[in-house]
Amino acid sequence: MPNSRKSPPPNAAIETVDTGYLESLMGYNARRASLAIVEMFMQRMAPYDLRIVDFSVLSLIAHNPGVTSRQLCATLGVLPPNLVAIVGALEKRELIERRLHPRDRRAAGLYLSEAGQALVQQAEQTASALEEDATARLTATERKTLMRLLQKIYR
Amino acid sequence: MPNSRKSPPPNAAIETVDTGYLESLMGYNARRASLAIVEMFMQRMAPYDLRIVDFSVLSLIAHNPGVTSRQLCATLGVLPPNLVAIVGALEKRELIERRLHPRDRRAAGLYLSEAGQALVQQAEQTASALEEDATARLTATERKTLMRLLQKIYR
DNA sequence: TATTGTTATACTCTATAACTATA
DNA sequence: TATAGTTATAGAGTATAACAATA
Repeated sequence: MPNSRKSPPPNAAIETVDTGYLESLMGYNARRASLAIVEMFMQRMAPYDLRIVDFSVLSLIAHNPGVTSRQLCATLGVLPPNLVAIVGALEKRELIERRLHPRDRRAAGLYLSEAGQALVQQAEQTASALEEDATARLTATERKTLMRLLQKIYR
Repeated sequence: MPNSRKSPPPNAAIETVDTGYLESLMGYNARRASLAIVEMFMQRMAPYDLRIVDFSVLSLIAHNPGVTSRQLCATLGVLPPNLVAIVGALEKRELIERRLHPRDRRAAGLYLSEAGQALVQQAEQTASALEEDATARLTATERKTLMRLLQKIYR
């Protein structure tokens, strides 16, 4: 703690801000790393006019055709009232469509349109390419280790 | 991809949502881990009536007495208009005080009051205790490794 | 009685433009 | 001319309450 150790006189100016303590906290580092990747992600998805939540919804529908809104909410941690506009906008763009649910007439099964499938294929390819760029300073082994340790945190 | 491999018939129901693809993305894992820790952090700081940004500001002032608002903005990635209310509220709670800056009469040096110092000491102790709980499933070595790899991502 | 999807709404967070006092 | 701090304001993200249709 360079700045506090010296016990500076009153009204002294700080030249460079000491962030040592915050950097010792896992939460600070996880948040900074997450924000860095999220920022890259948003930039690369902008050409497709997709936010992260839009990408997540489309990708989940691609891998789970017939999934319901409620299931998407539970999976992504989005509250039902907030998913309405998200799904609605994707439907208006004709990237997804609602079909009758086989067992529950309250719910709708969500499916990708052909345009939606084409877009998801491109977007997932972009996301996978981003993986390598975001972890460019990591070796392949380090990348695997980081994934494993992150999952140990939240699972 | 269990659900899509089987090429389900139209209008089939999804029992469990396959999140395998999203979980293969570093951004998804970093965000999930970050949110998990942030959630714990918010809960433990609630008794002190501190949000994460409040804790960060107080801790930075503690370790950098005389730091300016502008320096806090640059360090934390908060835009100047948004820091005004944050600093203003901490000042109103008499946790911090502004003093004349020695070299720039536009700026103010920020300092902790005695109450602020007492609160930061408690809050940092809580934060450090949280570190161990948040990474309870990691060994000491894994924790160090995770910190190092996260910093490699954003630095 | 509980759940799915929805509307309306409020609150927080983040972002931009423009101003003042000083450098 | 540029910078520190500020005000006002707009937009995005996130939250709760309440409702209709169906389970």
